[in-house]
Amino acid sequence: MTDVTKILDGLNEQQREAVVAPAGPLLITAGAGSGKTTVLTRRIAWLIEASGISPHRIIAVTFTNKAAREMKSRVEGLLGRSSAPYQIATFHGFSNRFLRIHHEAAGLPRDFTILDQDDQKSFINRLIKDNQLNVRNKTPREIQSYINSKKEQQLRAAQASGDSDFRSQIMGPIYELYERECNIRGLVDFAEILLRTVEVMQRNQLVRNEMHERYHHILVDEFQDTNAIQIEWLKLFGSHLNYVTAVGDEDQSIYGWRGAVAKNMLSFGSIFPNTRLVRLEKNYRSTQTILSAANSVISRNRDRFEKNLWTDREGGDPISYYSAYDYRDESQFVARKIRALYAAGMPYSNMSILYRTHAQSNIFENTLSSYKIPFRIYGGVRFFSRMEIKNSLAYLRLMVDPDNNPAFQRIINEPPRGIGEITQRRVIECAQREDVSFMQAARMIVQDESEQMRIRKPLKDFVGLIDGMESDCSELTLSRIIAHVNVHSGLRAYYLSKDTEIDKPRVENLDELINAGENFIRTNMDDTTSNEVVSDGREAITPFLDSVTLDAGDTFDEAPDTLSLMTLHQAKGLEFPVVFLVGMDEKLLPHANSMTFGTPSQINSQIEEERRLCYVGMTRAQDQLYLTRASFRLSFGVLNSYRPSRFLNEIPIEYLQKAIFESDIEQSSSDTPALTFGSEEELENLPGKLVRHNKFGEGTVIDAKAEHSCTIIRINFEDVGEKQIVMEHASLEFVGN
DNA sequence: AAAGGATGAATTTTT
DNA sequence: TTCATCCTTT
Repeated sequence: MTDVTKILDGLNEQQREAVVAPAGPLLITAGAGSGKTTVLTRRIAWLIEASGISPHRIIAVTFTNKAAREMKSRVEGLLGRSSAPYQIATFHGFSNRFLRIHHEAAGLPRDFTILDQDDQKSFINRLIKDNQLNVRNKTPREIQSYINSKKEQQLRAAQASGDSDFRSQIMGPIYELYERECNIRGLVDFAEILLRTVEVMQRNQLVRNEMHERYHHILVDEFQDTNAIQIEWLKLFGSHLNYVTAVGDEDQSIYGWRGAVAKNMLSFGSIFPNTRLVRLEKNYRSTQTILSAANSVISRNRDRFEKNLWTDREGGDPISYYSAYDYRDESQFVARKIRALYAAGMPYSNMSILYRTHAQSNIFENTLSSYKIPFRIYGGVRFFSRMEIKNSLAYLRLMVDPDNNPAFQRIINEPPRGIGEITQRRVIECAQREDVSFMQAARMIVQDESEQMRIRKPLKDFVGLIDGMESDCSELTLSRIIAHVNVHSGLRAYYLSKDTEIDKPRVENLDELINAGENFIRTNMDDTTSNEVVSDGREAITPFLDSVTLDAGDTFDEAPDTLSLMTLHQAKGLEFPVVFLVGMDEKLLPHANSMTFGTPSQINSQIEEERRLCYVGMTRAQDQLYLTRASFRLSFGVLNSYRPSRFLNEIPIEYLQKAIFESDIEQSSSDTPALTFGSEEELENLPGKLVRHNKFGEGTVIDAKAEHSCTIIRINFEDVGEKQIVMEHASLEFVGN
């Protein structure tokens, strides 16, 4: 045994109490920056090293893969890499492994396919089209979220369609069909992974006993984000001994829209009797100024525990506030500040730009590149959700699971091989008639002499292609298989031949996928499972596809010194010396959707969630926090006006300082379009003029004024009435006086 | 059957 | 604005 006291080094009293608490239910409320991951990882180390718990009796569950990776590497830092067999995984990752092992008990084929969000949506779309369902005005998206939310409440289609609410009237039958089709095809969506796991644990005593014997200690990160099914999951895996540790902060609960129940923090004690409660209230991250401002904002929420988060980092720089004229102005302010900070010695990697929605990243992308600032956007269109990658993966899928219909449909004519709509219809009809998979139907049509050659020939080639790839790959490693598939599927040549700006990176991405495959093998070499995985690459395909759908995977391309851009949701758990929280406007933060749908009390709790989002953003900052907003923003190509976020008013004025540009020299060199109406003379001439706008039609100018480098013009349109427009951004045509 | 143009719709957050 | 789908032409 190593020196156990090392595990407690540098911890404060509460942290220590949490780490060494005896086995039994333990709830840790951990304010922002209070060292929650430290406590969790040290507790794992403590259980193993001091309490002598066998590592393989421990499960730690997180929500994101990022958090799981982080925790894993920190535990390894404490214990060394050798003592591997503790499980640190996401709810979904762990449950997926569980289902693969117990697929028979779960009633699933061994090679069941995980549908990610996109797959699920297009599958629903297909069902609607193929069966000509009447969906009224429901979008696939609504149907999708209906199904998922029912599953998260452990409601199967049969139970849900008994519900009398009007949503179930319309969508219940679709849920039923969806459920049936998924079962036939061995398709499992994200919600299903958890629901299926819970059902197996509830019904199968053998499996339950096995799990209870195997796993004793469960630790849960971000407990405030648990939803109903995850609580059930926790009960099933943890309540035999009640050795459950949960860490959370209800002020950082930002997944209510996904069914998270922050109140689970309150009910923990009633689920697991005799819970010990430890509060971590010392913040190690931010200055007093930042912390006080954030506390002041979050204290407006009614639905929370009062808490006393403190720091010994007294004082600190005031929070800078910049109210920009428009979105360009805002992005330029941020870019300049970043450039100035960098020039003063602050590495880019110490700074980040946080925003509410992905859509906001665009402007910053453009401005930052024109300022030559290296940056990296988290999320956005993720690598594995790119079309070409999904296509290549579909070939892989078809090799191990030829009956996979979504994969079949995805690539049947990708690249184009003369199998158009008509041929595909024949396949689908045949599959439905004979009750077989699309691939089997294709084989039948190939054999069918009464069928037209025009239809049989291309199908024959396709079937031969897949069969050929399967046998070609028997001796190859995973990455070689991917390379082989990219070439022989014709995808690579196809994108290469198109030779357009959009398709050029697709070839690179396909090649990058080979590396991703190699990477996957390497990082999973150390894992318990993987020796046989390396020798036959085909065995690695399913685990690889799983990891690809379950893990968004933005781990690669670690550039040395880059600025980070991400949404507030993605920022949770991270910290940066300098944070730019942009888009501090009503309709953005709080987001418009949070205030427009639902009953007044729903709206209130939605706004509270937005406030928590704001709180999360502010508390990411260690030393400096910048808040920016803009009066005019472009959406849909139309300029809308915005008012300052209400959350700004909730920050005591003494913590704020108005920020200004260091220099405005470059302002004039920016690429303003041809129309520039800066001079007073021109402004005076504008009123009364007739103009035509490409969206609003014709109208008369009421007045015009110059502000910053732009011109605001008020126009009375014949069709839509009065509008304010920034002349430089709109395409206005002058048609007379 | 495929490609290219026209028309219409949509933007919150994620495992 | 951009993306997807539909409809036309080849």
